[in-house]
Amino acid sequence: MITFGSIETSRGTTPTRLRGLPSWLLGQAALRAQRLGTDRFAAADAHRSFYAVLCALDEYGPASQIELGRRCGFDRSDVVAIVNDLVAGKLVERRADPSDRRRNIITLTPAGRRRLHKLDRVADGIQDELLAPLSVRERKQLTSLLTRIVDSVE
Amino acid sequence: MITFGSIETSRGTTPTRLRGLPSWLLGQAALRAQRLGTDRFAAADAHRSFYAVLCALDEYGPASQIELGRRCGFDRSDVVAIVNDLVAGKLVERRADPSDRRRNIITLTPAGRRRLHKLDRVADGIQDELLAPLSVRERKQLTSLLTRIVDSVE
DNA sequence: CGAATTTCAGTGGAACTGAAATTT
DNA sequence: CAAATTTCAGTTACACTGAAATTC
Repeated sequence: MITFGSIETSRGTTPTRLRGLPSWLLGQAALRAQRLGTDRFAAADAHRSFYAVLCALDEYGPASQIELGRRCGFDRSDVVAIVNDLVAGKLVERRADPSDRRRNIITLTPAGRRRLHKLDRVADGIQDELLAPLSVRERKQLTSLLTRIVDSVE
Repeated sequence: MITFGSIETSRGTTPTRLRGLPSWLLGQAALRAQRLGTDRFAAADAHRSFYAVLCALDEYGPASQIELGRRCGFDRSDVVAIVNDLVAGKLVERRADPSDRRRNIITLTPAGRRRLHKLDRVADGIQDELLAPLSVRERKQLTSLLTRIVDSVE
């Protein structure tokens, strides 16, 4: 329990009402995860969004941009920029779908697949640091609880 | 309707590698919490940041802006704008600290305290909807796990 | 025709930076 | 003098919107 009222430290004492709010805790934890991810992927000359799109292509094969957006949770218009970057790095190819020329077909290149395998390790490192205070069992619990929240929306 | 490749469902199937990443799950769950919070507080003519600052003032009494920022996790420069809004709504008062005129002292008004009590209920409603898929016991587990992650950073 | 896809230009909220002004 | 606080102006990453162009 917490003793307040007696000694007022001028340090950052977060209000207990905020600290008890899962919505607030989620925001704080996600902020930490985001900063970690941004830094680690940048150090690997990549980006969090690159990893998401490369994963989608690797797991489900060539896809249109709008499909990539649905799978990764990105807006259609942000996918344009992400794919532009991936094409510039020769990690994917963008070509018109011959059977429906409204669409582009985005394909993982061999270099893209190799890059993805390196980024898998970067992603693992991020989880390790993020979840350092938790046991393996607790990490699984957290993953399960978060999955249920995320799935409840769709 | 598309018949693409072989077994391809055109549905938004999130890559399993992403779905297994706590960092990704945290981002998705926090996004949902943020949208819920923004909407609910807006419907109460308020803002998430208002609630945080009012909580800090209620729990720890009058404080300088930089203290409010430390306690709520806001940048010093964002606190300026938040306090501007709260002053305009007569929920707090801003006056110079007579003992150190570099500082402002921000004080909760009676109207601010009444408003805070209404916002407490808004915050509770947000948690109820966010955590709807979880049992009471699971909500406590989640809160505990997130707290340990958040505390591990400071 | 309406609907789907890509693309661009731009908006809005949030975290953050740099620097000036004031005061200790 | 250096350091702390407030304030403003601006930046960046990110989710998102609106509309044009193309194609089905």
